Amino acid sequence: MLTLAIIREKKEEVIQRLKVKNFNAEEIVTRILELDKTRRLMQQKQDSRQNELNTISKSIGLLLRKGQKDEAEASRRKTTEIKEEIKKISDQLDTFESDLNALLIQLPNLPHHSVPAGRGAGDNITVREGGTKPTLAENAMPHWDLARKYDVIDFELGNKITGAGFPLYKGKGAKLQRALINFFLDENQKAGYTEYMPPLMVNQDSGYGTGQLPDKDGQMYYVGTDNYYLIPTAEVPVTNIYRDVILNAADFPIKNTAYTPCFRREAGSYGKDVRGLNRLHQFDKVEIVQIQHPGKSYDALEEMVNHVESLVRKLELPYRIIKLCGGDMSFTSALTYDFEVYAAAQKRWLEVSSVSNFESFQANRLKLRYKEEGNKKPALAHTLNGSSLALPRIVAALLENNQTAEGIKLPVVLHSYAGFDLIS
RNA sequence: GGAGAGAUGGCCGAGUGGUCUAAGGCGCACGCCUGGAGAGCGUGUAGUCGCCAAAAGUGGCUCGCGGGUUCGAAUCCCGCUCUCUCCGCCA
Repeated sequence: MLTLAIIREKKEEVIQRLKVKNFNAEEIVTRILELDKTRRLMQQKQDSRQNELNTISKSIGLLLRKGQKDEAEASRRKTTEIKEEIKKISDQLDTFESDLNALLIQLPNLPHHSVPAGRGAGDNITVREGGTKPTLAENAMPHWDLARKYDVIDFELGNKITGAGFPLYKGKGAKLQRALINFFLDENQKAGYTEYMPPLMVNQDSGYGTGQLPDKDGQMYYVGTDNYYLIPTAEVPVTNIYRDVILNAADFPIKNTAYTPCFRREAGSYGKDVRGLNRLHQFDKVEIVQIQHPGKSYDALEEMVNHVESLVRKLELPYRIIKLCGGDMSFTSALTYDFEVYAAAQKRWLEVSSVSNFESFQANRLKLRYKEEGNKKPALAHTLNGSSLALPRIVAALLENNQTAEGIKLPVVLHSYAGFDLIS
Protein backbone atom coordinates (compact mmCIF):
# COMPACT_ATOMS: atom_id res chain seq x y z
CA MET A 1 0.00 0.00 0.00
CA LEU A 2 0.96 3.61 -0.32
CA THR A 3 2.69 5.26 2.61
CA LEU A 4 0.90 7.87 4.66
CA ALA A 5 3.93 10.08 4.15
CA ILE A 6 3.49 10.32 0.40
CA ILE A 7 -0.21 11.05 0.73
CA ARG A 8 0.49 13.78 3.26
CA GLU A 9 3.26 15.36 1.27
CA LYS A 10 1.96 14.96 -2.27
CA LYS A 11 -1.78 14.80 -2.04
CA GLU A 12 -2.50 16.35 -5.43
CA GLU A 13 0.13 14.34 -7.23
CA VAL A 14 -1.27 11.11 -5.78
CA ILE A 15 -4.76 11.98 -6.99
CA GLN A 16 -3.52 12.97 -10.43
CA ARG A 17 -1.39 9.91 -10.95
CA LEU A 18 -4.11 7.52 -9.84
CA LYS A 19 -6.34 8.95 -12.55
CA VAL A 20 -4.03 7.20 -15.01
CA LYS A 21 -5.30 3.98 -13.46
CA ASN A 22 -8.86 5.29 -13.79
CA PHE A 23 -9.07 5.52 -10.04
CA ASN A 24 -10.72 8.51 -8.46
CA ALA A 25 -8.84 8.90 -5.20
CA GLU A 26 -10.06 12.37 -4.28
CA GLU A 27 -12.55 11.33 -1.64
CA ILE A 28 -10.48 8.57 -0.06
CA VAL A 29 -7.39 10.72 0.12
CA THR A 30 -9.30 13.56 1.73
CA ARG A 31 -10.77 11.25 4.34
CA ILE A 32 -7.38 9.71 4.98
CA LEU A 33 -5.85 13.09 5.68
CA GLU A 34 -8.69 14.07 8.00
CA LEU A 35 -8.46 10.83 9.92
CA ASP A 36 -4.70 11.13 10.08
CA LYS A 37 -4.91 14.62 11.54
CA THR A 38 -7.41 13.62 14.20
CA ARG A 39 -5.46 10.52 14.99
CA ARG A 40 -2.30 12.50 15.65
CA LEU A 41 -4.07 14.95 17.91
CA MET A 42 -5.56 12.12 19.90
CA GLN A 43 -2.27 10.39 20.19
CA GLN A 44 -0.69 13.50 21.62
CA LYS A 45 -3.41 13.61 24.21
CA GLN A 46 -3.01 9.98 25.06
CA ASP A 47 0.77 10.18 25.25
CA SER A 48 0.71 13.06 27.73
CA ARG A 49 -1.91 11.41 29.94
CA GLN A 50 0.03 8.18 29.89
CA ASN A 51 3.13 10.09 30.83
CA GLU A 52 1.29 11.56 33.81
CA LEU A 53 0.17 8.14 34.92
CA ASN A 54 3.65 6.68 34.59
CA THR A 55 5.07 9.48 36.67
CA ILE A 56 2.51 8.98 39.43
CA SER A 57 3.07 5.23 39.46
CA LYS A 58 6.76 5.72 39.88
CA SER A 59 6.27 8.15 42.73
CA ILE A 60 3.97 5.69 44.50
CA GLY A 61 6.72 3.15 44.39
CA LEU A 62 9.15 5.61 45.95
CA LEU A 63 6.68 6.72 48.63
CA LEU A 64 5.93 3.16 49.65
CA ARG A 65 9.59 2.38 49.97
CA LYS A 66 9.95 5.33 52.29
CA GLY A 67 6.94 4.12 54.24
CA GLN A 68 4.76 7.14 53.46
CA LYS A 69 1.56 5.18 53.09
CA ASP A 70 -0.91 8.06 53.29
CA GLU A 71 0.81 10.05 50.56
CA ALA A 72 0.90 6.95 48.36
CA GLU A 73 -2.80 6.40 48.90
CA ALA A 74 -3.52 10.00 47.92
CA SER A 75 -1.57 9.59 44.69
CA ARG A 76 -3.37 6.38 43.92
CA ARG A 77 -6.75 8.09 44.10
CA LYS A 78 -5.63 10.58 41.48
CA THR A 79 -5.04 7.83 38.91
CA THR A 80 -8.61 6.62 38.56
CA GLU A 81 -9.73 9.51 36.43
CA ILE A 82 -6.63 9.47 34.26
CA LYS A 83 -6.98 5.78 33.63
CA GLU A 84 -10.56 6.16 32.52
CA GLU A 85 -9.60 8.90 30.12
CA ILE A 86 -6.75 6.90 28.65
CA LYS A 87 -9.03 3.94 28.12
CA LYS A 88 -11.54 6.11 26.30
CA ILE A 89 -8.96 7.75 24.05
CA SER A 90 -7.22 4.51 23.27
CA ASP A 91 -10.48 2.84 22.19
CA GLN A 92 -11.15 5.75 19.86
CA LEU A 93 -7.61 5.64 18.57
CA ASP A 94 -7.99 1.97 17.71
CA THR A 95 -11.08 2.75 15.70
CA PHE A 96 -9.38 5.60 13.88
CA GLU A 97 -6.38 3.48 13.09
CA SER A 98 -8.36 0.62 11.66
CA ASP A 99 -10.53 3.05 9.67
CA LEU A 100 -7.41 4.69 8.33
CA ASN A 101 -5.89 1.37 7.40
CA ALA A 102 -9.08 0.27 5.70
CA LEU A 103 -8.91 3.36 3.50
CA LEU A 104 -5.20 3.08 2.77
CA ILE A 105 -5.66 -0.47 1.57
CA GLN A 106 -8.13 0.71 -1.05
CA LEU A 107 -5.60 2.88 -2.86
CA PRO A 108 -3.81 1.22 -5.79
CA ASN A 109 -0.13 1.75 -6.43
CA LEU A 110 0.88 4.90 -8.26
CA PRO A 111 1.70 4.20 -11.90
CA HIS A 112 5.15 5.16 -13.12
CA HIS A 113 5.34 8.49 -14.96
CA SER A 114 5.80 6.72 -18.29
CA VAL A 115 2.61 4.68 -18.01
CA PRO A 116 0.07 5.73 -20.62
CA ALA A 117 -3.52 6.41 -19.60
CA GLY A 118 -6.07 4.03 -21.01
CA ARG A 119 -9.16 1.98 -20.38
CA GLY A 120 -8.03 -1.52 -21.21
CA ALA A 121 -6.00 -3.80 -23.44
CA GLY A 122 -6.68 -1.63 -26.48
CA ASP A 123 -4.61 1.19 -25.04
CA ASN A 124 -1.52 -0.88 -24.32
CA ILE A 125 1.65 -0.10 -26.21
CA THR A 126 3.59 -2.72 -28.12
CA VAL A 127 7.21 -2.05 -27.25
CA ARG A 128 8.74 -4.49 -29.67
CA GLU A 129 8.09 -7.74 -31.51
CA GLY A 130 10.37 -10.59 -32.41
CA GLY A 131 10.45 -13.97 -34.10
CA THR A 132 8.43 -14.90 -37.17
CA LYS A 133 4.93 -16.25 -37.32
CA PRO A 134 4.94 -19.63 -39.03
CA THR A 135 2.82 -20.37 -42.07
CA LEU A 136 0.76 -23.40 -41.22
CA ALA A 137 -0.84 -25.93 -43.51
CA GLU A 138 -4.56 -25.72 -44.28
CA ASN A 139 -5.41 -28.51 -41.88
CA ALA A 140 -3.40 -27.10 -38.95
CA MET A 141 -4.87 -27.98 -35.57
CA PRO A 142 -5.20 -26.03 -32.32
CA HIS A 143 -3.11 -27.45 -29.49
CA TRP A 144 -6.00 -29.24 -27.79
CA ASP A 145 -6.50 -31.38 -30.88
CA LEU A 146 -2.76 -31.92 -31.25
CA ALA A 147 -2.55 -32.93 -27.61
CA ARG A 148 -5.13 -35.63 -28.25
CA LYS A 149 -3.63 -36.72 -31.57
CA TYR A 150 -0.18 -37.32 -30.05
CA ASP A 151 -1.57 -38.40 -26.67
CA VAL A 152 0.56 -35.96 -24.65
CA ILE A 153 -2.10 -34.11 -22.62
CA ASP A 154 -5.38 -35.61 -21.45
CA PHE A 155 -7.94 -33.01 -20.47
CA GLU A 156 -10.79 -35.48 -19.97
CA LEU A 157 -8.81 -37.60 -17.55
CA GLY A 158 -7.86 -34.52 -15.56
CA ASN A 159 -11.53 -33.71 -15.52
CA LYS A 160 -12.33 -37.14 -14.14
CA ILE A 161 -9.68 -37.04 -11.46
CA THR A 162 -10.25 -33.48 -10.33
CA GLY A 163 -12.27 -31.20 -12.58
CA ALA A 164 -12.02 -28.76 -15.47
CA GLY A 165 -8.74 -26.88 -15.68
CA PHE A 166 -6.60 -29.67 -14.24
CA PRO A 167 -4.98 -31.35 -17.23
CA LEU A 168 -3.00 -34.56 -17.07
CA TYR A 169 0.31 -34.57 -18.94
CA LYS A 170 1.43 -37.88 -20.32
CA GLY A 171 4.55 -39.42 -21.87
CA LYS A 172 6.40 -36.85 -23.96
CA GLY A 173 3.92 -34.25 -22.74
CA ALA A 174 5.03 -34.80 -19.15
CA LYS A 175 8.69 -34.86 -20.16
CA LEU A 176 8.27 -31.61 -22.03
CA GLN A 177 7.03 -29.96 -18.81
CA ARG A 178 10.08 -31.17 -16.98
CA ALA A 179 12.35 -30.03 -19.79
CA LEU A 180 10.89 -26.53 -19.83
CA ILE A 181 11.11 -26.16 -16.05
CA ASN A 182 14.75 -27.22 -16.05
CA PHE A 183 15.57 -25.03 -19.01
CA PHE A 184 14.02 -21.96 -17.38
CA LEU A 185 15.63 -22.58 -14.00
CA ASP A 186 19.05 -23.13 -15.57
CA GLU A 187 18.78 -19.95 -17.60
CA ASN A 188 17.68 -18.00 -14.54
CA GLN A 189 20.56 -19.35 -12.55
CA LYS A 190 22.98 -18.30 -15.29
CA ALA A 191 21.50 -14.81 -15.02
CA GLY A 192 22.34 -14.70 -11.33
CA TYR A 193 19.13 -15.89 -9.69
CA THR A 194 19.23 -18.16 -6.65
CA GLU A 195 16.93 -21.14 -6.87
CA TYR A 196 14.31 -21.76 -4.22
CA MET A 197 11.69 -24.43 -3.71
CA PRO A 198 9.10 -22.82 -1.45
CA PRO A 199 5.97 -24.05 0.31
CA LEU A 200 2.94 -24.29 -1.95
CA MET A 201 0.57 -23.19 0.77
CA VAL A 202 0.87 -19.92 2.62
CA ASN A 203 -0.69 -18.38 5.69
CA GLN A 204 -2.80 -15.25 5.85
CA ASP A 205 0.08 -12.94 6.70
CA SER A 206 1.90 -13.95 3.53
CA GLY A 207 -1.22 -13.52 1.40
CA TYR A 208 -1.62 -10.07 2.84
CA GLY A 209 2.06 -9.22 2.38
CA THR A 210 2.05 -9.56 -1.38
CA GLY A 211 -1.44 -8.13 -1.80
CA GLN A 212 -3.58 -11.18 -2.62
CA LEU A 213 -5.45 -10.62 0.62
CA PRO A 214 -7.82 -9.22 1.64
CA ASP A 215 -9.33 -8.37 -1.76
CA LYS A 216 -8.54 -11.30 -3.98
CA ASP A 217 -9.14 -14.13 -1.57
CA GLY A 218 -11.80 -15.48 -3.92
CA GLN A 219 -9.09 -16.14 -6.51
CA MET A 220 -7.13 -18.47 -4.25
CA TYR A 221 -7.93 -21.98 -3.12
CA TYR A 222 -8.45 -21.91 0.61
CA VAL A 223 -7.69 -24.80 2.92
CA GLY A 224 -10.07 -23.96 5.72
CA THR A 225 -9.10 -26.71 8.15
CA ASP A 226 -5.69 -25.16 8.62
CA ASN A 227 -6.39 -21.64 7.40
CA TYR A 228 -3.90 -21.86 4.53
CA TYR A 229 -4.07 -20.72 0.92
CA LEU A 230 -2.72 -22.53 -2.14
CA ILE A 231 -0.31 -20.19 -3.87
CA PRO A 232 -1.50 -18.54 -7.09
CA THR A 233 2.15 -17.82 -7.98
CA ALA A 234 5.60 -18.38 -6.50
CA GLU A 235 5.75 -14.64 -6.04
CA VAL A 236 3.83 -15.06 -2.79
CA PRO A 237 6.18 -17.38 -0.87
CA VAL A 238 9.37 -16.13 -2.50
CA THR A 239 8.65 -12.47 -1.78
CA ASN A 240 7.41 -13.22 1.72
CA ILE A 241 10.85 -14.57 2.59
CA TYR A 242 11.58 -10.91 3.22
CA ARG A 243 8.51 -10.00 5.23
CA ASP A 244 9.53 -8.09 8.38
CA VAL A 245 13.13 -7.98 7.29
CA ILE A 246 15.62 -5.11 7.39
CA LEU A 247 18.36 -5.60 4.81
CA ASN A 248 21.64 -3.80 4.40
CA ALA A 249 22.07 -1.70 1.29
CA ALA A 250 25.00 -3.98 0.46
CA ASP A 251 22.63 -6.97 0.20
CA PHE A 252 21.17 -5.64 -3.05
CA PRO A 253 20.40 -6.89 -5.56
CA ILE A 254 18.56 -9.94 -4.30
CA LYS A 255 17.61 -12.17 -7.21
CA ASN A 256 15.59 -15.31 -6.59
CA THR A 257 13.88 -17.83 -8.80
CA ALA A 258 11.52 -20.69 -8.08
CA TYR A 259 9.53 -23.27 -9.94
CA THR A 260 6.11 -24.00 -8.46
CA PRO A 261 2.75 -25.22 -9.55
CA CYS A 262 0.25 -22.37 -9.35
CA PHE A 263 -3.38 -22.66 -8.30
CA ARG A 264 -6.02 -20.22 -9.40
CA ARG A 265 -9.77 -20.46 -9.07
CA GLU A 266 -10.28 -18.16 -12.06
CA ALA A 267 -13.86 -17.54 -11.09
CA GLY A 268 -15.78 -15.92 -13.89
CA SER A 269 -13.67 -17.08 -16.84
CA TYR A 270 -15.40 -18.76 -19.74
CA GLY A 271 -15.49 -19.47 -23.48
CA LYS A 272 -12.52 -19.62 -25.80
CA ASP A 273 -10.29 -18.12 -23.11
CA VAL A 274 -10.38 -21.35 -21.17
CA ARG A 275 -10.10 -23.77 -24.08
CA GLY A 276 -7.26 -26.30 -23.81
CA LEU A 277 -4.22 -24.87 -22.06
CA ASN A 278 -5.27 -21.25 -22.40
CA ARG A 279 -6.44 -20.87 -18.82
CA LEU A 280 -6.08 -23.48 -16.10
CA HIS A 281 -6.74 -23.92 -12.40
CA GLN A 282 -3.39 -25.59 -11.92
CA PHE A 283 -0.35 -24.80 -14.01
CA ASP A 284 3.42 -24.75 -13.79
CA LYS A 285 5.45 -21.60 -13.72
CA VAL A 286 8.99 -20.48 -13.06
CA GLU A 287 9.14 -17.10 -11.39
CA ILE A 288 11.86 -14.53 -10.89
CA VAL A 289 11.82 -12.08 -7.99
CA GLN A 290 14.14 -9.18 -7.27
CA ILE A 291 14.49 -7.06 -4.17
CA GLN A 292 16.20 -3.84 -5.12
CA HIS A 293 17.45 -0.51 -3.96
CA PRO A 294 14.85 2.13 -4.91
CA GLY A 295 17.36 3.89 -7.12
CA LYS A 296 18.03 0.76 -9.14
CA SER A 297 14.64 -0.86 -9.51
CA TYR A 298 13.90 0.41 -13.00
CA ASP A 299 17.27 -0.76 -14.28
CA ALA A 300 16.40 -4.10 -12.73
CA LEU A 301 13.04 -4.09 -14.49
CA GLU A 302 14.72 -3.58 -17.88
CA GLU A 303 17.20 -6.32 -17.05
CA MET A 304 14.35 -8.69 -16.22
CA VAL A 305 12.50 -7.86 -19.42
CA ASN A 306 15.63 -8.50 -21.45
CA HIS A 307 16.17 -11.77 -19.67
CA VAL A 308 12.64 -13.02 -20.28
CA GLU A 309 12.96 -11.93 -23.90
CA SER A 310 16.07 -14.06 -24.27
CA LEU A 311 14.10 -17.10 -23.09
CA VAL A 312 11.32 -16.59 -25.60
CA ARG A 313 13.86 -16.09 -28.38
CA LYS A 314 15.66 -19.30 -27.49
CA LEU A 315 12.34 -21.09 -27.76
CA GLU A 316 12.03 -19.63 -31.26
CA LEU A 317 8.55 -18.33 -30.64
CA PRO A 318 7.03 -15.24 -32.25
CA TYR A 319 6.49 -12.76 -29.43
CA ARG A 320 5.69 -9.21 -28.56
CA ILE A 321 6.44 -7.13 -25.48
CA ILE A 322 3.66 -4.90 -24.30
CA LYS A 323 3.72 -2.01 -21.92
CA LEU A 324 0.46 -1.96 -20.05
CA CYS A 325 -1.65 1.16 -19.86
CA GLY A 326 -2.97 2.41 -16.53
CA GLY A 327 -6.35 0.76 -16.94
CA ASP A 328 -4.90 -2.68 -17.66
CA MET A 329 -2.32 -2.70 -14.89
CA SER A 330 -2.73 -4.57 -11.66
CA PHE A 331 -3.63 -2.88 -8.40
CA THR A 332 -0.15 -3.34 -6.97
CA SER A 333 2.04 -2.54 -9.97
CA ALA A 334 3.80 0.70 -10.88
CA LEU A 335 4.94 -0.48 -14.31
CA THR A 336 4.23 -3.76 -16.08
CA TYR A 337 5.46 -5.36 -19.27
CA ASP A 338 3.52 -8.32 -20.60
CA PHE A 339 5.03 -10.93 -22.90
CA GLU A 340 2.77 -12.58 -25.44
CA VAL A 341 3.58 -15.42 -27.79
CA TYR A 342 1.65 -16.13 -30.96
CA ALA A 343 -0.24 -19.39 -31.16
CA ALA A 344 -0.52 -19.80 -34.91
CA ALA A 345 -3.42 -22.24 -35.14
CA GLN A 346 -5.66 -20.31 -32.78
CA LYS A 347 -4.33 -17.15 -34.39
CA ARG A 348 -4.17 -15.58 -30.95
CA TRP A 349 -1.57 -13.88 -28.81
CA LEU A 350 -1.22 -15.62 -25.45
CA GLU A 351 0.21 -13.94 -22.37
CA VAL A 352 3.13 -15.96 -21.02
CA SER A 353 4.80 -13.49 -18.71
CA SER A 354 4.12 -10.36 -16.78
CA VAL A 355 7.09 -8.44 -15.45
CA SER A 356 6.40 -5.71 -12.91
CA ASN A 357 8.02 -3.21 -10.64
CA PHE A 358 5.98 -2.70 -7.49
CA GLU A 359 8.32 -0.07 -6.14
CA SER A 360 7.65 0.16 -2.38
CA PHE A 361 3.98 -0.82 -2.55
CA GLN A 362 4.47 -4.46 -1.57
CA ALA A 363 7.43 -3.62 0.64
CA ASN A 364 5.24 -1.33 2.71
CA ARG A 365 2.83 -4.16 3.43
CA LEU A 366 5.66 -6.63 3.93
CA LYS A 367 7.63 -4.22 6.14
CA LEU A 368 10.59 -5.01 3.90
CA ARG A 369 13.20 -2.35 4.49
CA TYR A 370 16.88 -1.70 4.14
CA LYS A 371 19.46 0.37 5.92
CA GLU A 372 21.78 2.71 4.13
CA GLU A 373 25.27 3.29 5.46
CA GLY A 374 25.12 6.46 7.57
CA ASN A 375 21.33 6.66 7.49
CA LYS A 376 19.64 6.17 10.81
CA LYS A 377 16.20 5.21 9.64
CA PRO A 378 15.43 2.22 7.47
CA ALA A 379 13.70 2.88 4.15
CA LEU A 380 11.37 0.69 2.12
CA ALA A 381 12.98 -1.52 -0.51
CA HIS A 382 11.58 -2.08 -3.99
CA THR A 383 10.21 -5.42 -5.13
CA LEU A 384 9.90 -6.76 -8.66
CA ASN A 385 8.81 -10.00 -10.18
CA GLY A 386 8.07 -11.70 -13.43
CA SER A 387 7.28 -15.05 -14.96
CA SER A 388 10.14 -16.79 -16.63
CA LEU A 389 8.00 -18.41 -17.79
CA ALA A 390 4.46 -19.77 -17.42
CA LEU A 391 4.38 -23.16 -19.09
CA PRO A 392 0.95 -23.98 -20.49
CA ARG A 393 0.70 -21.24 -23.08
CA ILE A 394 4.31 -21.80 -24.10
CA VAL A 395 3.40 -25.43 -24.68
CA ALA A 396 0.30 -24.38 -26.61
CA ALA A 397 2.38 -22.19 -28.91
CA LEU A 398 5.11 -24.81 -29.30
CA LEU A 399 2.57 -27.45 -30.30
CA GLU A 400 0.64 -25.26 -32.70
CA ASN A 401 3.53 -23.42 -34.34
CA ASN A 402 5.81 -26.39 -34.79
CA GLN A 403 3.33 -28.92 -36.17
CA THR A 404 4.47 -30.67 -39.33
CA ALA A 405 3.43 -33.73 -41.26
CA GLU A 406 6.05 -35.75 -39.32
CA GLY A 407 5.06 -34.45 -35.90
CA ILE A 408 5.87 -31.57 -33.61
CA LYS A 409 9.42 -30.36 -33.82
CA LEU A 410 10.95 -29.00 -30.63
CA PRO A 411 13.24 -25.97 -30.69
CA VAL A 412 16.92 -26.92 -30.60
CA VAL A 413 17.45 -25.57 -27.11
CA LEU A 414 15.05 -28.15 -25.66
CA HIS A 415 16.46 -31.25 -27.37
CA SER A 416 18.95 -32.12 -24.67
CA TYR A 417 16.53 -31.20 -21.90
CA ALA A 418 13.69 -33.32 -23.31
CA GLY A 419 15.75 -36.18 -24.62
CA PHE A 420 13.87 -36.07 -27.94
CA ASP A 421 13.35 -33.58 -30.73
CA LEU A 422 10.07 -34.70 -32.19
CA ILE A 423 6.65 -35.50 -30.78
CA SER A 424 5.07 -37.99 -33.15
C1' G B 1 -2.75 -37.38 17.88
C1' G B 2 -1.03 -37.80 23.56
C1' A B 3 2.30 -35.91 27.65
C1' G B 4 5.81 -32.33 29.24
C1' A B 5 9.08 -27.92 28.75
C1' G B 6 9.88 -23.31 26.68
C1' A B 7 9.68 -18.24 23.69
C1' U B 8 13.82 -11.84 26.68
C1' G B 9 17.81 -7.17 22.16
C1' G B 10 21.96 -9.14 15.92
C1' C B 11 23.35 -13.79 19.04
C1' C B 12 23.96 -16.23 24.05
C1' G B 13 21.83 -15.32 28.63
C1' A B 14 20.15 -13.10 33.81
C1' G B 15 15.78 -11.36 35.55
C1' U B 16 9.24 -14.26 39.59
C1' G B 17 5.34 -6.98 41.20
C1' G B 18 8.32 -0.77 41.91
C1' U B 19 15.83 3.03 40.15
C1' C B 20 14.11 -2.86 34.36
C1' U B 21 15.68 3.58 31.93
C1' A B 22 16.42 -5.01 30.79
C1' A B 23 22.39 -7.20 34.22
C1' G B 24 26.48 -9.80 32.11
C1' G B 25 28.82 -11.87 27.87
C1' C B 26 29.59 -12.42 22.49
C1' G B 27 29.37 -9.87 17.94
C1' C B 28 29.65 -5.26 15.36
C1' A B 29 31.11 0.12 14.81
C1' C B 30 34.09 4.15 16.34
C1' G B 31 38.09 6.15 19.38
C1' C B 32 42.67 5.64 22.35
C1' C B 33 47.07 2.77 22.37
C1' U B 34 50.65 0.52 18.17
C1' G B 35 55.61 1.17 13.02
C1' G B 36 51.33 -2.13 11.70
C1' A B 37 48.10 -5.88 13.54
C1' G B 38 46.39 -8.19 17.94
C1' A B 39 45.55 -7.72 22.99
C1' G B 40 43.97 -4.07 26.33
C1' C B 41 41.03 0.28 27.59
C1' G B 42 36.91 3.60 26.50
C1' U B 43 32.34 4.90 23.91
C1' G B 44 28.26 3.41 21.19
C1' U B 45 25.03 -0.40 19.40
C1' A B 46 16.82 -1.99 17.86
C1' G B 47 12.05 -0.93 15.83
C1' U B 48 7.69 2.11 15.73
C1' C B 49 3.96 6.23 16.35
C1' G B 50 3.95 11.42 17.84
C1' C B 51 5.84 16.67 19.13
C1' C B 52 9.68 20.08 16.64
C1' A B 53 10.85 23.60 9.86
C1' A B 54 14.99 20.20 10.40
C1' A B 55 18.93 18.41 13.34
C1' A B 56 19.38 18.09 18.43
C1' G B 57 16.07 16.94 21.89
C1' U B 58 11.76 14.83 23.77
C1' G B 59 6.75 11.86 24.92
C1' G B 60 4.09 7.06 23.96
C1' C B 61 4.50 1.85 22.62
C1' U B 62 7.29 -2.85 21.81
C1' C B 63 10.54 -8.87 26.48
C1' G B 64 6.29 -14.55 20.84
C1' C B 65 0.91 -12.46 19.77
C1' G B 66 -3.88 -10.78 21.98
C1' G B 67 -6.70 -9.75 26.30
C1' G B 68 -7.04 -9.15 31.81
C1' U B 69 -5.58 -7.99 37.18
C1' U B 70 -2.81 -3.70 39.48
C1' C B 71 -1.41 3.06 41.06
C1' G B 72 2.58 0.05 38.63
C1' A B 73 3.66 -6.27 34.71
C1' A B 74 9.35 -9.21 31.13
C1' U B 75 7.51 -10.97 36.07
C1' C B 76 0.67 -12.69 38.14
C1' C B 77 -4.10 -14.63 35.38
C1' C B 78 -6.77 -16.19 30.64
C1' G B 79 -6.67 -17.25 25.30
C1' C B 80 -3.78 -18.02 20.83
C1' U B 81 0.62 -19.03 17.84
C1' C B 82 5.21 -21.16 17.37
C1' U B 83 9.60 -24.08 19.03
C1' C B 84 11.88 -28.18 21.62
C1' U B 85 11.80 -33.22 24.21
C1' C B 86 9.42 -38.00 24.82
C1' C B 87 5.51 -41.41 23.02
C1' G B 88 2.28 -42.85 18.89
C1' C B 89 1.67 -42.74 13.52
C1' C B 90 4.17 -42.17 8.86
C1' A B 91 6.77 -41.13 2.86
